[in-house]
Parts: sequence; structure tokens; C-alpha cells
Amino acid sequence: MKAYDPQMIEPKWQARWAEAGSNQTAENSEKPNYYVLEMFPYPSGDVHLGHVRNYTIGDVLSRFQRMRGFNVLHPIGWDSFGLPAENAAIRQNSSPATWTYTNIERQQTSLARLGFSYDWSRVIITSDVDYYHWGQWIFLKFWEMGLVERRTSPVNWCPSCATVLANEQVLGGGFCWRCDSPVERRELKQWFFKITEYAEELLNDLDKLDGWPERVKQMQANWIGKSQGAEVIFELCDEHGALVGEPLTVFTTRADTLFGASFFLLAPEHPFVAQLIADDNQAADTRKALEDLVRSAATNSVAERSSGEREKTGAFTGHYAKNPVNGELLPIWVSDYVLMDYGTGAVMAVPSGDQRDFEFARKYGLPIPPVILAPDDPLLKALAGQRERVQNDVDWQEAYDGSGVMVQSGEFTGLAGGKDSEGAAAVITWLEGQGVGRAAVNYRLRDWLISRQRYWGNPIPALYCDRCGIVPVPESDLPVVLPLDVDVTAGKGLADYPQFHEVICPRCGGPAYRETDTMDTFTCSSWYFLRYTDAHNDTAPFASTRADAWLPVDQYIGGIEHAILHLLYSRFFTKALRDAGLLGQGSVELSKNAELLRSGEPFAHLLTQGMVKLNGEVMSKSKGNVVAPEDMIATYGADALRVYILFMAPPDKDLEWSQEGLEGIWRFLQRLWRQVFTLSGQVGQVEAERQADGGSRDAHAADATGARVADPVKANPAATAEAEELRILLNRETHRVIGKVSADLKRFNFNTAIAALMELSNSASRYLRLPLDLRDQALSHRVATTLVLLLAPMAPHFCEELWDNALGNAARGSVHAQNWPSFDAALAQPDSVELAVQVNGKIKARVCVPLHASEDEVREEALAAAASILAGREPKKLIIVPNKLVSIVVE
RNA sequence: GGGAGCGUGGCGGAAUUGGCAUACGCAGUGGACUUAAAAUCCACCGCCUCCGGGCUUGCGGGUUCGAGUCCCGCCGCUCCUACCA
Repeated sequence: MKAYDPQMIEPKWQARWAEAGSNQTAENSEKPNYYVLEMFPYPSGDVHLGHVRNYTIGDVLSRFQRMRGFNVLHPIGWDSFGLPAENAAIRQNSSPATWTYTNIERQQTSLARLGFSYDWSRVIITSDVDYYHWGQWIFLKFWEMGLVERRTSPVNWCPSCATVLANEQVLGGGFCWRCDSPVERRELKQWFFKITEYAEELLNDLDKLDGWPERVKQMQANWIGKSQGAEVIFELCDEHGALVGEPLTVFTTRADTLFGASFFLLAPEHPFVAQLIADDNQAADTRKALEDLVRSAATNSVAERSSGEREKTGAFTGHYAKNPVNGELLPIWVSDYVLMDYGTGAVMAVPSGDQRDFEFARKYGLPIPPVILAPDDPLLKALAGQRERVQNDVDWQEAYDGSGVMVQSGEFTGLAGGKDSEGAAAVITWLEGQGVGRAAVNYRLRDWLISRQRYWGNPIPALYCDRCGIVPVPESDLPVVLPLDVDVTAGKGLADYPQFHEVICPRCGGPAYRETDTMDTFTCSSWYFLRYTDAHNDTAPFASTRADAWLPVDQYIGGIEHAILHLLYSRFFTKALRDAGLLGQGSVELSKNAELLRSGEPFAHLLTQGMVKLNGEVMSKSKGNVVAPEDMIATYGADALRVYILFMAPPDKDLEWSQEGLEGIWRFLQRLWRQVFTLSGQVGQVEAERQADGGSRDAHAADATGARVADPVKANPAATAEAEELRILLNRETHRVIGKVSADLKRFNFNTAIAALMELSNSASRYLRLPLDLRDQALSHRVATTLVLLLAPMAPHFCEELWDNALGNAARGSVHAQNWPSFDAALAQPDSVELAVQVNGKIKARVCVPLHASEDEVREEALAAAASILAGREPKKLIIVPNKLVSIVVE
């Protein structure tokens, strides 16, 4: 037996696995398919512990499912377009491509060194033309389907990244997801994917995702932000009530408060505001006030503008909106607390029912008529049943937005008011009858802005022709190849390369300008899981039959930071590709989750793994608190690192890094190593031979476990009986642990699975204290085999070496190709169990009874055991929980 | 403001449906082995105790024969989201 040396065995097995191609996935296996996927990495430097955790979880699952008889697809790739490559290239005076591909090579080496069982023949690199070609193809397909639009709209602009961003990429109330800079609003013409057309389906289908964490589904639902309410039309009037232009529409969730509107608000970006400023007859002071508001809204960062603490400012336009329910003329103001991209950019202000309107009204001296009163509001006594408005103000400290009774609300007075109330429904019905409004649904979700003013991305396959307008690049002209000689260090982009953008219009043959914007990197990651099923297809993004055979992904694993971004976009892509007829059409009945596939859902189960932290803080280069996986592997080996990271916390929780903990696992593996050799008979054999030689001076030396070998006394009957007892216990424990580890791995309870293996190892240690001639060699070997098989998914090299070397199974092939041990509950059951005996809820005694003892038997035993406590009192009640406890109630 | 989650020893964490709280590991203490150290092995390791026992899962109530687990109300922490009309 050699000492456990991971530096020797890990590279050895990695080389053999690679040589044998043992992780390549068969395409037409008789085994059922199982697709395990971890979110692919961005090649932004070295592999860190977060990656190790993510990919270890996926690898354990892959190996476990292979042993359980599945044909597993477990691929890897790189999400390699994006801004960090450009920034790094500028810093290092290199090119984005060089930086990217150098990092990919480094990361690939690191991942291989961790022993991950990827099908390396299916690697996808999104910046490879073989891949992004089909991203362009999908773009054209979406265009054909009417899902692509180029339009002018207020958008998020990151001044530091010098590009626009999608709404989902603006975090924390107005900061860039990449560089954390405050984001600005700009009015620009940009490319969009019309994800809002799928808003309702994206929301409803969340209910089908039973395998997703509730938290993630909730976050997506909140992001989609469905609101039921009404659209209400207000006539635009001058101060005398004469109509002066197009009517204005508002969206409200509180139609029941319509009688409480006392003014009307427009967002600074509302088209009517621009019209007012442009009006030649506009009073100079009004124009200036409006211009100031528009300018400040445009220049303030999104974060500044959306701060709730900021004092609300506004300007009166000189115009009025006529309230359709009572004909009242409401002064129209402009204020930047109204957002152009939610609802219609116009709002009816009900200061008694909305805190923002309340504050605005107080500041500008506008009336605050109460219309919804809480049942305990003192005003209710005075106003109950009051239909006409008599009270035009309140002495409240804040608005009341709860439910209550409608007052001063004409014919609706007395109805219940509130969100989704009877009163709101009645008002909506009335508005519909009058043709001045209708029930409406509004979503918070915006269309996905996908164009980026950056070089290192997938070129948008479109061009501009003076004669033909915007023209899609014909499919036959794909791919639009990204030139690699663009010098980003000189601050250049595609617009500086005429050979890229000066093209001939495919429609008219005239000169045209090719689009120089590239696509958001999230478009690349929104379908890569489909490409893995058919990674080398050069006539289509993927063959439908292949995708249908594998999708949806059975288990997806990644960080919670993608709860909205990547996971929402991927769901949208998958649904759109289904509608394009590319997915879930033909052989769906063959796939495992046919219903999900038909719904266009890409991921059946989702595990969001927690972060790896040090002293409660996220590890980062800037904080200088990074623990490098390479260093840990160099000292303890990949297997110890893998087992440690699985052991220290459940996978979805944050993990606090502990060097001592890792050393504990290192010790466990070394102990287990020696133990397996001893159990397998190899070490014991040596020891026995030595003793047979007449007993050397080493007869008392420690055997491989370090335990002293007992004197080779003649077995006496008592010792034999004890050994038999231990044999039965160890056999039972072995079967119990098979059941426990199997169940735990299915539920991703890796930490308790490892704990159970430690328990079995501890039991085996105790057994090994028996003299060699009293041990059952067959049982010992079986225990060793069980330990090695059960640990194999988590410590693959360690177990492969033991399987091959200690257990002598080289002829049976790799440990990873073996069948998972089957669990027989009967073999794990003890003969007798100890029951706790409770008297009035407190444990007072314990009794030992045979397993499955009859109720009468148990009752009798329990009463006897508790006799001194009961002291003659008659049990009022007696509850037996089989094989657990007996609860006796007296008095 | 809205939403979600969490709170168990010195620490990381266990405890399928309510059923013997603290598994497993780390740290610690004592012992064996050693000239010594390391490594290894063995044992102990929630709190209080008048040594009978009593108490203990953030705090206070409730349901139940029985609550870490379910319900109500607090306190504390974390994450997400946010002038969303």
C-alpha cells in the first residue's frame, strides 16, 4: 500500500479518462437521457472557488446519474463575447480575441485538473464564428416572426461602458451591472427583441416550473410585474373646458379613486410636453419651467431620479384634463416622478390615496379630496353616503392607500373601495359603457434592448440602404464575420472600419451601410443549451430531433444573480424558437418532460448555488481575499477540494471558507485510503503472514489504520459472540448508508451524504479493532467496495485508484462505469428498537422491543418501564408511534 | 414602501410527513505511542446543578399527548426589488 498521493493519481486518471473518451455522450443510447448543465463560465481570468462549487455539484450529479443507468449529457463551453475582454485588451495592449482565447485555455486546463466529466467533444465558445453564425440566423428568424424592432425610445446609457443597456442590466435602482457606474437616460434609436409579447406566457408558465426555487419564480414574477386595472381617457382642455387637442390616456390600478383625482401628471419625456415647449404661443415662463424639468430629467442619472427621498418638483402646463366621471377640470402638471416607460407616461393624481401625489399636492397647494375612507376613519361618520363633494381637503399626515368605503363618489358612493375591489370594477364597467375607458393589464417588463455600441460581440445582421431602408442580411450571406484586426486599444470600433460597414445592398445593389452595433452577450447565452445537443451542426443552429431528445435540461445549476437576466431571456428564446417550429414539434412524446418542452421551457429543475465567502465577505481580487483553487489542489488535491466544498454547507446556501475544514477532509480521505486497503484484505494479509512467520518484533505494530493489532489469542466463545454481534451491526450499517447516500444525492444533500460515509467509515474502524481472525473478510471487502462506490461521484480519482488498486477491480473497468449499489431496506433494519417513553410529554424511560412488536406488547413494556413514575395513576391516554416512542398521559 | 428567506453549541452545520434536538466535521481538553515533535490512535466535549435532577433551537403567546418544525405577535439579520400610478 502506498500513501495517498493525489498529485500522482489525479493526473494519471485524468489522462486515462481523456484517452478512453469515457465522458462522451452517446447519441442513440438505449439508456434514458439525462441532461445536466451548469451555467457556462465567462473567461474573465482564472477559475475561482465559485466555479469549483458550481461545477463540482454538476459533476457529482452527472457521475451519480451515469452510475444509476442514465445516458448523461454534461457539456461545457465559454460565454466569451462581452465588454470585459475589450477593457482588458485596452489595459494590456492586446486584442479581445487574444485575451479571451488565452483565458479559455487556462480555464479549460483548470477544469480538467478538477476532474470534471465533461463531454469535451461538444465545447461551445460563443465568440467562435461556428456558433455566432447561428445566433445571427436566429436573429433573422425572430425578425421574420415580427419579434425584432428598431425604434427610438428612452434607453439606459452607461457612460463608462459607452453603450446602452437592457432594463435587466440596470441594478440597484440605476447602476450598470458590469461597472457599477450610474446609468443615464437617453433618447436613442435601438434594436429590441419584443419579449413583452411573451409577458403573459412567461408569467403563467412559472407555475409549471415545479423544479425551480420559489424565490427565483417570485423574482421573475415581480420583474414581469403584471398589474390589472383600467385605461381611462381624459379630454385635453384649456382653462375654460374647451377641447384643445388629442385626449390623454392614463393607466390606473385604482379606478375606484377616480373621483379623488385633483390634478393630472405627465412624464417629462411625454410627447405632449415637447409639443408644449415647441408651441410658438407658449408663455415664456411656462416654457422655461418645462424646459428645466425636461433637462434635469435627462441629465440626472437614473439612480438620482428614482430616489424616493428626492423632493418632487413639477411645473404647471397651463392645460387641463377633464375627469370623465365628473367633468372636473384637472390642472396638468409635469413632474419627473412620473416615468415615461411605465403605463402611458401620464397619471391621474389622487393625493388622498397615493403618498407621492399627497406630497406633491401639499407642496404645490393642490386640493386633497378624500374618496376612500378606512372603516375606523373619524371622517367616515361625517361623509358616509355623501355623493357630492363637500370635503375638498384632509388633515391627514399621509395618504390612505388601503381598502375602505367609497365616499364623495357620485353613484358609486358606499361601495367597497380598494385594489381589485367591487367599487373599482363598477367604475370600470361604467367607463366602458361611456366609451371613456376599459379594463386593461399593464406589465412592468420592457422589450429587451439588444444592440450594443461595442466591438466584441455578435454583429447584428442588418444594413441600411438609402433606397430600401433597413434590410436584413440574407441568410445565404451569413455569417457576418467579426473582423479580428480591429484595434480597440486605439479606441476604435466597427464604425471605424469601412471594409466592414461599406457594403452593397442585397435588394437594390446600391451602396449600403452595415449595422456596426453588436448584440447583447445575453443573446449568446440564451440558446447555448440547445447547441450542446448538436454542437457541430453546420447547416442549422441545431437539429430539432436532437434538441427534442434532450430538452428540457433536467438539472440546471448556477448562481442566483441570473434569476432574472439569463433565466428570463433563455425562457423567452426557447418559447420563440418553439413558435418558430424548431422545438417541441415532432417527436415530443419521446422526451421526458414533454409538457415543459411544448411550453417552451428550457430548464426543468434549477439549483441556485450559494456563494463561497471568506469571513462573511465575497472573495474578490480588489479585496485581496481570494483563495485560489490551484493552491488548494497543489496541497490537498482536487478530490479533497471537491469533497470539502460539498461537505461544508448545503449547495444552495452561502459557504464560509475554512482552511481547517479542508484539512479535516484531507485527513478523512487519508484515513479512508488506509482503511480501504486494510478492509480489502491487502494489509491484513501482510500482517497475517508476518504473524504466521512466528511473530516478529513488530507483532504489536500498528496496522494500516494505526490501530494496534490485538494479540493473536485463541478465539474464546465470548469474543466470538461479540465479533458476530459487530458483524451484524456493520452489515446493517452498510445497507443503511447505501440508502442514506442514495436519497441524499437525489436531493442534493451532499453534506449529509458525506457525513453518512464518515459514519460508515467510523463503524468500520471499530470493526477493524477486532483481531484479524475474528473478522469476516467477505464483509470487510463488501464494506470497502460500498465506501468506494458511494464516494466515487464526489472523489472520482481517489475512488478510481482504490477501485483499481486496493480492491483489485481493474478487470471490471472504471468505478464510474459500475452500477450504483442497490438499496434493500430490509437489510438495513435492526432486530429491535429502543423506544422513548414519555409521561405527560416528558421522556421518563426507555424500553427495548423487537422491531414491529405488537401494540399490546409495546404498551405492556412501556407501562412497566414507567410504573414508578405513574405510581398507580391510571393512564388517561396512550399513544404509540411505531418504532419511535410511547406517549402516556395521566390526570 | 413591496417581496422572499433565515435565526439551533465556541464555529460550519444535522434533524423526509410534528415523534428521543445538537448527527457529521472543525476548534478545544485529557490520554496512548515517541528521546522529542509531527502524524496516528483512544476518550471527553450544550448550559445549570443543592448531584435527585432541572433547563435549552432569537423573544412572548397559542394549537397538540408531543413543537426546532404548525399558527399569531414581537425582535434581529440577509437577499431581491422599488417614485410601477
